[in-house]
Amino acid sequence: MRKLSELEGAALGIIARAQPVTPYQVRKIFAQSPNPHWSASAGSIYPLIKRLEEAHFVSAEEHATGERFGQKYALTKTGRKRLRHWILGGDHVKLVGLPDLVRIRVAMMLVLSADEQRQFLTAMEQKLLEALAITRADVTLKAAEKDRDPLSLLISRGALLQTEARLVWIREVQAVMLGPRRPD
Amino acid sequence: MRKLSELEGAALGIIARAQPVTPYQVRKIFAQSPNPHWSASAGSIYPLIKRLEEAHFVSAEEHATGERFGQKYALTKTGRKRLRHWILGGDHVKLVGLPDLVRIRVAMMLVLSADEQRQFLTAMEQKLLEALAITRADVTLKAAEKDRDPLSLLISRGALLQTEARLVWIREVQAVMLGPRRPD
DNA sequence: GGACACATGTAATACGTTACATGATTTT
DNA sequence: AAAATCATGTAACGTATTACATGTGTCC
Repeated sequence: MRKLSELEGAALGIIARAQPVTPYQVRKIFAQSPNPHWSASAGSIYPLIKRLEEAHFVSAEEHATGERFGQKYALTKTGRKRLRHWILGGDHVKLVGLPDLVRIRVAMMLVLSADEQRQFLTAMEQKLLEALAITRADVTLKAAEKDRDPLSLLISRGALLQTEARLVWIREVQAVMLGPRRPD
Repeated sequence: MRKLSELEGAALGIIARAQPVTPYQVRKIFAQSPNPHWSASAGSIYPLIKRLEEAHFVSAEEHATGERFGQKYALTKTGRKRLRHWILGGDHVKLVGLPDLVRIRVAMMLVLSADEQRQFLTAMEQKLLEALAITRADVTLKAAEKDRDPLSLLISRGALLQTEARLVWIREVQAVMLGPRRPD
């Protein structure tokens, strides 16, 4: 296998933490993550895990629940090695540059009418507020069990700090673009 | 054309601002953007613009410089409409959730040895500092011409706020994961 | 006039998405 | 028993990436 894609690396990391897992569980973990940016559909996960298995990064183990049979996958040693290499060996310049779908739309906001601009910015502020609430809840949840899992708390904290920054920013945009003073 | 991809929308936005432009110029603008997250290679841009043209979102105009002939593209009315719709009509939940390639790697940091963890976090902090410097320079640059183009300044400000937040966070991670006090 | 960047593509490849299909388990 | 959800896939499709190919303008 040439090079792990972002989704493959993420999946491998999930398997590493939750092993042994079924593909379906991996899918669930993707879906349940706060702010999911992958669809993590069946069409992506099952072939992906099959690829990982063919590359001997994960190994399957039969598991049966009643009549159903399925595979539970666990990380192999080479898989672990490969995961370490994936984390450390990425192009660091690409890692720090992140695509903000909101920002890119704000950047081309001038094609919108004044009303549309206001509408868009308000909607974005609203969604960021919702995301903020979700992330805050997640942080307090993770904080409760931080002794067992300090890293999960940190990850949630990261999402929180970013969402806060984006909210501050979108309001800055509102202030400048919609006029500094706007009495309703 | 079914639905604009993220790259297509971005390209259309660039064309909207800089029209009339050649595909090569679009490519340059992508590449020169601070923190580029798309390769914006020839293999993506040329077919992309051809698609946009076939969908009548952009129209070509012959332009000649010496012996060379090429196309300069400009937004059509339907293209402008489509761009507006693309900005406003995206799935707002997906827009606010952004994939942070650093955070996802930090999340699976436990497969690393203590030394590797330190190495990785230090490298990330370093790269974020570099990104911060670049973004700061960009902000001051855009601030100088903010009267002509207030939006560009805001976009740079957005990148700055995010980078700052990520830097604060990575240091939080360092403090927790590498021990609260670490005398060298 | 040779080297190098400019400018425009094409080909092979791979990956993720949506949509579809199917059987098992649980719920009502 | 019907309906809904769980769980595991497959097929078609589109799009971005890397690598390659080719000719033009400019620099020394």
